Amino acid sequence: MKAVAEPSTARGRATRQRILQAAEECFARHGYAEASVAEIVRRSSVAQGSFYNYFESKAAIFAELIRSLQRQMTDATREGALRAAGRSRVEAEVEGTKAFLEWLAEHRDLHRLLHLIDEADPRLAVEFFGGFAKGYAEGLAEAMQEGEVQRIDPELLAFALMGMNHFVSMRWMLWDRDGELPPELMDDFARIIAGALRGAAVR
Amino acid sequence: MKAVAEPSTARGRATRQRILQAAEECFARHGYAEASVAEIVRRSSVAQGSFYNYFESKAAIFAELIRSLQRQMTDATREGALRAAGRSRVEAEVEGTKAFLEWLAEHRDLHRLLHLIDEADPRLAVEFFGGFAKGYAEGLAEAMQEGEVQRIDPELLAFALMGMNHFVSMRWMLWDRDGELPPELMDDFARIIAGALRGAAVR
Amino acid sequence: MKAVAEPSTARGRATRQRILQAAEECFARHGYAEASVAEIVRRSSVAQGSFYNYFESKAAIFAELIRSLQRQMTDATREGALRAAGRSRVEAEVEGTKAFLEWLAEHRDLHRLLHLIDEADPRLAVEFFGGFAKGYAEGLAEAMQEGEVQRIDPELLAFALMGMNHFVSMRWMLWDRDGELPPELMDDFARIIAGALRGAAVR
Amino acid sequence: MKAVAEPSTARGRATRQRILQAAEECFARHGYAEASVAEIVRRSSVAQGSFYNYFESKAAIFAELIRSLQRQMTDATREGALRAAGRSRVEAEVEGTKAFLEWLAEHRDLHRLLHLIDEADPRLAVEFFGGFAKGYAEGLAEAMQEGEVQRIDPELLAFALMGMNHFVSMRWMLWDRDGELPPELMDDFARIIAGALRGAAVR
DNA sequence: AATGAATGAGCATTCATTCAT
DNA sequence: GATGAATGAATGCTCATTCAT
Repeated sequence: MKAVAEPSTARGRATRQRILQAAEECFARHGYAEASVAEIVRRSSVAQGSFYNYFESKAAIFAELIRSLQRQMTDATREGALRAAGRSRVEAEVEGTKAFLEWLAEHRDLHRLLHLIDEADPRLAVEFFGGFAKGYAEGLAEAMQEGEVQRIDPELLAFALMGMNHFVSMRWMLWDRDGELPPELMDDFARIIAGALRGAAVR
Repeated sequence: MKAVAEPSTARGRATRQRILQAAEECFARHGYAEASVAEIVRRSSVAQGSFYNYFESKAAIFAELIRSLQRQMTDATREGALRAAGRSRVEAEVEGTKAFLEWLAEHRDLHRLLHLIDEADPRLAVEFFGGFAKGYAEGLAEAMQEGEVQRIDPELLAFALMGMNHFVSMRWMLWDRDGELPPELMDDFARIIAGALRGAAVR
Repeated sequence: MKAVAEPSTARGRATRQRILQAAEECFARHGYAEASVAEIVRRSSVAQGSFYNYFESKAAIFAELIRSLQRQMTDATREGALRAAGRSRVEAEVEGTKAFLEWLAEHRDLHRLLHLIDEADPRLAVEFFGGFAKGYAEGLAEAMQEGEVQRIDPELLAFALMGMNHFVSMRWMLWDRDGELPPELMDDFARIIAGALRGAAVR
Repeated sequence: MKAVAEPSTARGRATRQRILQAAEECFARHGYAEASVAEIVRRSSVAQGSFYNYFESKAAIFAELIRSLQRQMTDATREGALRAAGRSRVEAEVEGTKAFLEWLAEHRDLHRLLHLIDEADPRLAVEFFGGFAKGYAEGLAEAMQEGEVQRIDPELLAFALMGMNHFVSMRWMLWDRDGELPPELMDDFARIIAGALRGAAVR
């Protein structure tokens, strides 16, 4: 009943992109529930019906946006980690985080989207954060083998690190206007991350 | 923009409580947007109009729920920290976290509410997490003075720790059915927290 | 989620009636698909939302209309048959049909509704015609016992008679303006019915 | 209001047929309102726009289907009646009905279409049933002249017989899965028809 | 002959909130 | 204090049809 085929002409692809772009902006501005398909189509100068030629539903376009976000985030983080090639795993991890935060700073709309996932659909949150954590945990497990990171449950560590990132970026990059993590804080943050990776006895 | 007077009779207070209770359940079950005043009203066996005798709006009752949540969370954490009286600040911090997670496990509805704040109203998130972090950071600042915790920006550390808690509890206490953090993970988590508190050089 | 409670005040009952009345007119005028809830509420001078305080959906109000129609049709037919009390079953059957057609003539809107059932929902058609036929067939079965009606499958006979009524009333009461079956035709129709009831050998 | 030219090439004719075939299936499956041009087009592997190269509108293709249905039904009935050549008019009538029902059983999709006419457009119903009745009534009028059928209004008799067919086939051929009228019922039905044709006094 | 992108009016339904009693 | 009827703006979505190639 739905169909929604891939656009086969250049014009179609362009329209699809326009809608996608407009949706990103609308969601970022208003949140998921408050954003309306009506506004998305207005911003993309497309008829209401055209939206549904390309996307099954409001939820579907949001999910697509999120999946693309996931890809980009993963790539940015990975590339960042490569900057520390040859150095320690901890350094690589910290570089990855830095790169990730830099990427976020340059993609404020996408950053906001990140905080709407749960609102849009809790299952999407599971897919997104769960999926991201999986890749993250694998890397950490390797590092544990090599003895550079404390030997604990890798998934736990992954979620802990993700939570830190999430809250720190929320506080300094979303709540604050300029959208960047102050450089001096970045150093402090690096020490926190390093501490969490190495671990410490509780006494 | 109606009066919404404090209830003056016992009956009034009881009604108010019933509504509050029903609202907590509804929000927990359906999320903020999906929860409807109509269902809250049905669950509390009260007429549609009565709701607005006690609360200004759906947003208002949610905010009230959240403020009470904040109080309870703070108390639970503080009490937990007291269990480590006489021991180190790090130990106190870990005990506080444990107590907090135990409290969460016993109040699943409230735990869910915690994840709806952003959905309901981003400004409420600022108030809630920002407020919580403030108290948290003060305690950490003291600990830094005493040299038990690495000397970095206390608010940053507060947010990092809050984020860890948030994500770890989300993963193991919300996504998983039983709603408890497996005990063996708790020990690992304690090492992560301790590491973050003490900090480590990046190399 | 739906609720739709019985109205408890006189005002509520009145409103419900107004909507029901307006719906009958709208469906009669435009058919099921073409009739819009918007017009129904306009005609009943009620807000769009109020409709859904009383009826679950467009389909639901139509079904309710039909069920009431079924009751009224059955009653009218039965009362007609009683006019022939003391006379033969065949005469009673014919009188019932006459009464039924008279009733139809006086309730043109309901007559039109009768022809929308299938359009609205095929399952409703099964419920309606099937239900009606059941009662009909029971009466015929009795008459067969008494030897006044040919001994064949009663349900078959019921459907055949219903079909005759349906098409004859469609042709002369719906398609023609005045909405009445010309009296001279009624006599002919009576002979057809009598013939069908008594049956005849095929040669 | 487009041109809709007759297809001039073999390819064009083939496309037109494919669409017609797909439409029949769609209407049969979903009814008139629920069937969508989009699905018809999908089923016939044709572009959305091509549909309108061959048919003016959804209503137009349905009407065309119905007109062809009328032709086929008339032919089937007529051929059936010829099987009783030499026998009585009543026998011919019964044979015609049998043949008609057999034809219906073999064309279930078309049978369903028959019940959608009113849904699609009441005026089409007048054209279809009215037209069919006309031819039917002519035959009956002849039979009345010959004294084999009771002398009453031929059109009335035609509609009565059509109604019987309609409801009987609906009950046993549409509502029931297998789509055939049980043979034992056919004999009963023949007696009903014969009775209606011969007529009986009402007493 | 065929394509598929684009259109936009139209629809049923939801829901927080207000009002009159 | 409590009721429940009434409101109406807003929303996501459908679908027959047209247009430009």
